[in-house]
Amino acid sequence: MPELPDVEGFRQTFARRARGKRVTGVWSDRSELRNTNPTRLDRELRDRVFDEPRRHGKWLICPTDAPLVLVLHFGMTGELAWTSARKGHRHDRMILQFADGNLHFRDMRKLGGVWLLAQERDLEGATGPLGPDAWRLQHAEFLERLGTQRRGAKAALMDQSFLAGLGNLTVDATLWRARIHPRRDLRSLSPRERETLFDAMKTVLRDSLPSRRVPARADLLTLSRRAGAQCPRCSRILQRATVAGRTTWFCPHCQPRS
DNA sequence: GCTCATGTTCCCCT
DNA sequence: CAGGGGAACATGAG
Repeated sequence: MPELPDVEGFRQTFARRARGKRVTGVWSDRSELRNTNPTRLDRELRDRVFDEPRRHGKWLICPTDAPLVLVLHFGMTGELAWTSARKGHRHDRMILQFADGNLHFRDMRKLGGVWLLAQERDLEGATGPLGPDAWRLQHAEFLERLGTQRRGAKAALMDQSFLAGLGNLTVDATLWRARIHPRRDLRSLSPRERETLFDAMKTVLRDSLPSRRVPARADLLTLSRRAGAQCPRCSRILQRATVAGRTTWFCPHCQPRS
């Protein structure tokens, strides 16, 4: 699930359920604790009050009333759930306990992670280098960053240090909307195609954000990732390929290689 | 049984 | 050095 729109949903959940509240305890197993352990996580977070959480790309950053910052990444199957029962779900990796309920960090495949930072300045050490957030990115900066790229369109858009937040589904939907082949070298894009690419990315994100998930129900292409699926625009059979290491669906007619 | 899955990282090759 | 391919991580769904 988690790409930018999903994590934005998790941010809203965290803000609604945890912001301004005091932690009464923390349960965790150690499977996804990257720089701490269950004992320390509970000791350090207990009695802290969460501040306003923020999102950068697929990262959720949760400051507290101390310099301490909780950082969450959801991998491919992570999610947040609010319950009144303290009893854990089988995929719970961490439970933040409050007086009025519990916020569960779940992650079936354990590809996500939990970091506890002593202070904000340690953030990049956890996230690694991140480009600007894809949703907040301004048009001018997008064009500026594109200008320096000399690699395939999909590889660049998937690179979190180039733009933060886009994932496999979002990138396929974006390139389909923009009618750009996933292997097109970015250097070959015309000024008009660059404009179209920016608009397509914003449209895909805007359509997905209200439903807080990818794929958005309104998004036709992301619903068609299976053999024999047709292009929603021209009805030709979509093609499957591996691009930048990921399964990629595109329309060979609408998205020509050159 | 087999293949594939929304992410990231690391190693190897060009 | 930059970029791409492939494997690995762990677990479930079809």
